[in-house]
Order: sequence, then structure tokens, then C-alpha cells
Amino acid sequence: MSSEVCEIKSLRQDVLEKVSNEMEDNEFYEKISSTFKLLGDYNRIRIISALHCHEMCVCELSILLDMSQSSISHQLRILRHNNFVKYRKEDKKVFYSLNNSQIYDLIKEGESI
Amino acid sequence: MSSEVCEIKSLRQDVLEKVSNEMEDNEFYEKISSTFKLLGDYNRIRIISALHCHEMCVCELSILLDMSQSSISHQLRILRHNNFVKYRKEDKKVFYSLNNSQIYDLIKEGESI
DNA sequence: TGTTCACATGAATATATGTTCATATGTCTA
DNA sequence: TAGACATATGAACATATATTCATGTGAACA
Repeated sequence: MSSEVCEIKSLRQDVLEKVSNEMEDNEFYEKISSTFKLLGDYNRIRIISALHCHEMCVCELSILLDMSQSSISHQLRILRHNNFVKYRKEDKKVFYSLNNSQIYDLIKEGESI
Repeated sequence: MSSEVCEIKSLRQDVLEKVSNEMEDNEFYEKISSTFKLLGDYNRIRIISALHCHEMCVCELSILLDMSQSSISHQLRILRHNNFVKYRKEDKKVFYSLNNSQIYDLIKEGESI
């Protein structure tokens, strides 16, 4: 809040008050922006979209998306920690799938922008 | 595509083919992810939300959101270049507003995640 | 015409983030 | 039980991105 710019007289206090009242609290915008940040990566979007089509193991995702196994694992960890994906273990493999379709629905919404 | 992992036999070729056919092309995911990346910043989300409430000048945004004038200007430039906001000049001031409500609608969709 | 105001912008800086590399873990099989 | 396979993960590295700082631009005004 720099005092060098914008004297009080030049501000429309009524507008500031109106907007301030209408806006949500900071936690709201922190949550929303962090959700979008997770969707703001090319490879994560592709992983989510792939899993929306079919449950897959790390190895299959790696081949399908032409990414290293390590990179896929790192990204899946992020998606796991944010409850976007779930997994089940079968023998040596770990099969991942979308936790629910909400996140994919949001991606489809973003399509129209 | 590392050849050290995942022999052909362990992959389900039918699944890979199915998913590969269902998925969009890379340009699609690049566009979507870059859109979400723009929404993946706390201050940009707040700017968009504020402008959804009311047209405002840089100075007012700066005070309202407790950000420096420079930072607001830089972020507005990004939003401008991506056609999220429009502006009009009046005397010494520049008033910004949302170009359309699509982007705000998307933010509201993200609320439920 | 010089000064103030409002905003824009380039450069520098700091930080966040994604990938790679090396390695650890756990499971299955010969 | 040794080795291959599938995945996870920490550290290092490279890159992207947001903010600050300094300064430039243009309009109003005395």
C-alpha cells in the first residue's frame, strides 16, 4: 500500500466499498488459484485427460504421453496429494484413475475460453 | 520414450490405443493448460474478481488489493494480452473491465472443486 | 512550460516449479 | 535368494514467473 500514488480524493470510495463487500475472503481466492495452478500444466492436464479415458499404470502413462517414468510419478504424487486421482496396487503395478469427474468437467469448461 | 522401462508385453496395447484415440491433440491441451495457468495466480484471480464487480482504474485496484501500482500494471498487461480485460482511457486514468464474463464463470465453476 | 498525477515498462531479483538423474523400495520369478 | 520389474523419491538443475525498483510516457494544470 504505497502512499505515493493515488491521493484519497482521486479514489471512488463508494466503488471500493461496493467491490470490497462483494468480493470473497482471501482464503477463497487462495484455494481457487491453487486449484487452477494444478490445471495450469500441460503434462498434468494430459495425465488427467488420459485417466478420464481409462485407468492406467505409471508405465502406460509414461509410454502414452512420452514422458519419463520419474516425471509421471512426480506429477501423480501432486495429483494424489490434491485428491484428484486414486490408485490401486496389483502385483508390481500401480493403477491410477480419476477420483471423480469434477476436475475433468472443469477442464471441459475451460475449453470454451 | 525410454526403452529401459516397460517391455511391450506388460503394456495393454488395446487400452493405449483406446485412450490415444479418445484424447485430443496436443494443441488442445496446450491451450487449455495455458488458460488455467493464467487463472492459477492469487493476485490475478483477485483482479479478475474485482473487475467482475465493477470497472476500476489501476490506482483503485492497487489500493483495493493492497498491491503496488507496478505489480497491478504488469498483471493487467498479461490479462490484456490474453483478452481477459479491456480498458478505456479517461483523462489521466485507465479504467479496466472484464472483456466478457466467461472467464469469471470458469472461476465460479472452480469453486466447487 | 514546468510539475504533478496516473500508468506502463524494462531490468534485476527472488522464488516457484518441472524435469532429470541417481537411487531406494517392494513385488514377482527363475 | 538373486535378479528383473514397476514405482517412488530426494537432490540437483534449469526454467518460468511474479514482484520490486527505477524510469519513461503522456495528460492535466498552475
